[in-house]
Amino acid sequence: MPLEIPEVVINRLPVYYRLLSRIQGEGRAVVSSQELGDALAVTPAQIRKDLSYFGRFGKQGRGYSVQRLTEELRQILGLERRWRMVLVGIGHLGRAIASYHGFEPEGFDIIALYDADAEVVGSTVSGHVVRDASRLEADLAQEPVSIGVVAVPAEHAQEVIDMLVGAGIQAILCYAPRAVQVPDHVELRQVDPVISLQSITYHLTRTLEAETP
Amino acid sequence: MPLEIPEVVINRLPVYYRLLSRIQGEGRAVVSSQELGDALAVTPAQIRKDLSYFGRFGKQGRGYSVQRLTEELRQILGLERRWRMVLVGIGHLGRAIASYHGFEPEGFDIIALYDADAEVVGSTVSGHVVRDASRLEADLAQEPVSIGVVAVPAEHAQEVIDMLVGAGIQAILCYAPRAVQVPDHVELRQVDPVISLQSITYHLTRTLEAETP
DNA sequence: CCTTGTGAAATAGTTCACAGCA
DNA sequence: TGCTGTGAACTATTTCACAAGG
Repeated sequence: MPLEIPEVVINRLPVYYRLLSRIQGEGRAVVSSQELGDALAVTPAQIRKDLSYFGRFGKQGRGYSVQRLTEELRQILGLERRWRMVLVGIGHLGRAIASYHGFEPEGFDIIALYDADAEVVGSTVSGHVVRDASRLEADLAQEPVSIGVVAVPAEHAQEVIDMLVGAGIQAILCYAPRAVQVPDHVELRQVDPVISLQSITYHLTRTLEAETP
Repeated sequence: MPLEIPEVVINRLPVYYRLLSRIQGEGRAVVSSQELGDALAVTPAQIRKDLSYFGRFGKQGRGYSVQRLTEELRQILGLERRWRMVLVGIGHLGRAIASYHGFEPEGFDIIALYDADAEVVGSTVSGHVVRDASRLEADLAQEPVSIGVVAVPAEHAQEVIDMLVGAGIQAILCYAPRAVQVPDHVELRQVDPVISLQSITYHLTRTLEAETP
């Protein structure tokens, strides 16, 4: 396995994994890169090349064992264990995240909720008593957590992230709609539907223009 | 302006726009590509090159007028008008989306909610009476809407998308955690925090291994 | 015959480095 | 002097195309 695997490849692996999980649920035993590519609108060559960074999982003339490939991807992505997360910011968005049922079946557990607002601290949300954000550093020293989920307003996102980083967090999933900075050793992903919409409208604007000359 | 602007460039423009809006709110008049790059962790050359696809907005020796560049990006991205969206799927996730306050200030209006569940249809959510999903095609024929937001369970996402596409929708923002297919002329963006987490864990797994040899 | 795995070729995207202008 | 805009150089990523295996 080469040491430097392109980031763009790594970002596609979860997509493959998702699809394979579904195919496995449908009871299929074998799948070809062609079929995977058709379902994902990517070329079969890309899928084969991506997988080849990690090993030789297919059988010539047959394709890939769905079970085998799903397991390999679980292994590669580190999904054989559960991951603990803390959620900071228990407003509208934070509550929605806390009650989202998509994390747990995939191995991601929100183990504690934090907020800075005294009105919210102490209340119970999705079965957790909301803790004071000032306790973050002490709590994480006590029992480390890998991933911080940030759902505070944009204007507080950077300070909360600095706090999480100071407390030793290794990765951050940030829902706040703004650019934030983290040190190199911290993984950052942003979830921002408005950014997605704004690249959509770029295209829609031009489609509209083309139709109305 | 060249005809073929790389998709990757277009996807960065909303990020620049976000940052510039903030800088403008702070009252700054001028900003350099160096400063923008520092705030976004990209090279100044990349920002200059990206912008150069669309025009020459800067002043040598000075930088960019924040006001001018913000306006140019609004124009380029099609953000000078408001965009109408319909939301399909009024479960937990759909309700959170319906009540999310981040769309409206950026010019995105959810104008109608749809669900297939008779229990939900007719109820009022975030000020809208939920309509029956079977009315989608007729409603969109009556008053066209550009963007469909899909928040139904994974197993229904493809059929809902097919329905929206059949009704003439031009773009889809899909929150359902699965791969879906749309025709070439429809813009698709997926919002999927679990996919983001699964590329995070790839890296965390390796960081952990490196620390524990 | 079918489909993988993979070097090599082709494309795409990023960064450099500097002329040119305020 | 300081910073943009941009060809050219470089680097990354994708696709091709085919040998090899079942």
